[in-house]
Amino acid sequence: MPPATTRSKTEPRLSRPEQVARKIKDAVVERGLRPGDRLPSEAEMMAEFAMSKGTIREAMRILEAQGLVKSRTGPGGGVFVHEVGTERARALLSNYFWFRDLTIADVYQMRRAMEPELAAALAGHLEEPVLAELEAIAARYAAPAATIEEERDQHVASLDFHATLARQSDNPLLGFVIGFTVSLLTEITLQRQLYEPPNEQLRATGHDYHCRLLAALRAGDGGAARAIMKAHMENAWSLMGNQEALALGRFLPD
Amino acid sequence: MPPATTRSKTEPRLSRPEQVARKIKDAVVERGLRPGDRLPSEAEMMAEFAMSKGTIREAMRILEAQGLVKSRTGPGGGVFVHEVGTERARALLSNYFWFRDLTIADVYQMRRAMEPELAAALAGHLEEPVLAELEAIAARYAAPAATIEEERDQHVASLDFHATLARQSDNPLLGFVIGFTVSLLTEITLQRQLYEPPNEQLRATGHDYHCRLLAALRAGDGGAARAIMKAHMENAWSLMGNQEALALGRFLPD
DNA sequence: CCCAATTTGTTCGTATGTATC
DNA sequence: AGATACATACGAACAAATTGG
Repeated sequence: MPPATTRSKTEPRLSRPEQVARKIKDAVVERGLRPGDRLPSEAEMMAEFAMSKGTIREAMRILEAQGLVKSRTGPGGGVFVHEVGTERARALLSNYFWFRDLTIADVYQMRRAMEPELAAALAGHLEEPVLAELEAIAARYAAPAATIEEERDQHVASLDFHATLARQSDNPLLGFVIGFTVSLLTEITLQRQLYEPPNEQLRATGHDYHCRLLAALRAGDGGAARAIMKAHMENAWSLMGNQEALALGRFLPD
Repeated sequence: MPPATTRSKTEPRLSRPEQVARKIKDAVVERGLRPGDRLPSEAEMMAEFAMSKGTIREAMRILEAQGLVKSRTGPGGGVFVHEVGTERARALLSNYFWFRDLTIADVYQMRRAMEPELAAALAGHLEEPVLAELEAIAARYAAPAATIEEERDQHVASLDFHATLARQSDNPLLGFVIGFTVSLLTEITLQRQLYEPPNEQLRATGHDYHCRLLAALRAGDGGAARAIMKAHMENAWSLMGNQEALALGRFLPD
């Protein structure tokens, strides 16, 4: 590790809590600590780093905000190494895209590339309970919606179909990225109310693709699953593109 | 916002700094604050939330750790809304994969799907300076390496070629994910020393693919760029898979 | 059920550092 | 150089949560 004096001028020197957080993190890595392992108590860290309680606590907050540790009160309590959860990782990453307004096209460019790969990999590898769960989800948008609220729920359910598929991936990277992409799309859809006006064609073709995909997954036909998912993505992309254009039109009437 | 009493038992109630951080974040969203906008001073927040300085400071650390704010001392100082940087987002997300040991196969399953898509999208859209930069990078592994150190540097450079391509994407999502995937691969390669033993075939074919890709990108031939990148990924995958097997063999000799 | 011990959580007062005018 | 306004840090005390007797 380079000495602290070699810092460049562009990175402002770290505050003391940041220094402590960094050192704790390095120590965890170096000593190979695993989730559940206990870190030194506040009192011990105050002595170890010769810093006040407040400073140590701020350092722990930094690590906790990143999902790396979790603290408990009481005897046997303390600060413990923690595995970053999927939900937390999603939330942290979605902050990155907050000021980088993504378009539907951006999201679908990703989906078009990734989801067919996932479908192919999953074919023949899903247990019956999962297949049943997917069928239950698909059943929720088997028929046209009667109200706007139902329309929105159907839209979310059809995205949940893909999120459920993503959770089945034994590739953590692929699973996370697809799950994140789907959650991004869900946020965008709900925030801009892209389920309005109702798009019967989007629902009908989506449901049909999902059913055919399930059949291919159950049959273990990876090639077919990939092809169906690919066609599904292309189709959804063009239909969702229309929805986005309509939504934009709501604010740019002419 | 639901009242605090409606929290479930599974999510332990939030600590006060977490509550404050949450409320500040909500306020930023609701009031449409942009990067550079100033948040209330510590003193004002102490009054606003009726909490002590330490608690407010811990809340600011939480937001700062997520890259959402940045604080400056002195007159005119304070806490300011901040755009989450690419570097920080990468670091936060890589924590997620820390205890989920990824394999080379996992990473390449992603790359096989995404990089051809990026190549196709970039064809004909790169400025001359960028193309020149890419050529300069490729020149660094045009010839076999003489030492192990040079071997490692060439390996990193050939990955930097892809990172540089990713930065050119006008799709922030695709660009980030590919950049992140490449940085993951760089970490794995360096940590497990997968550049050892030297693999001349990997270097030679990689350089050849990069050169042919550059030609297609310059010519604006998206289809060719996609095909070349796809073949490149398949080829690199099988060769890197061998490297991984060899590395595993170092620890499992028989 | 209460009590005591242990550990994090929170407060207040004060002092120091830093950047602007 | 000095005054001002802000974050940064320290120390002592007290509060709350959890565990075990």
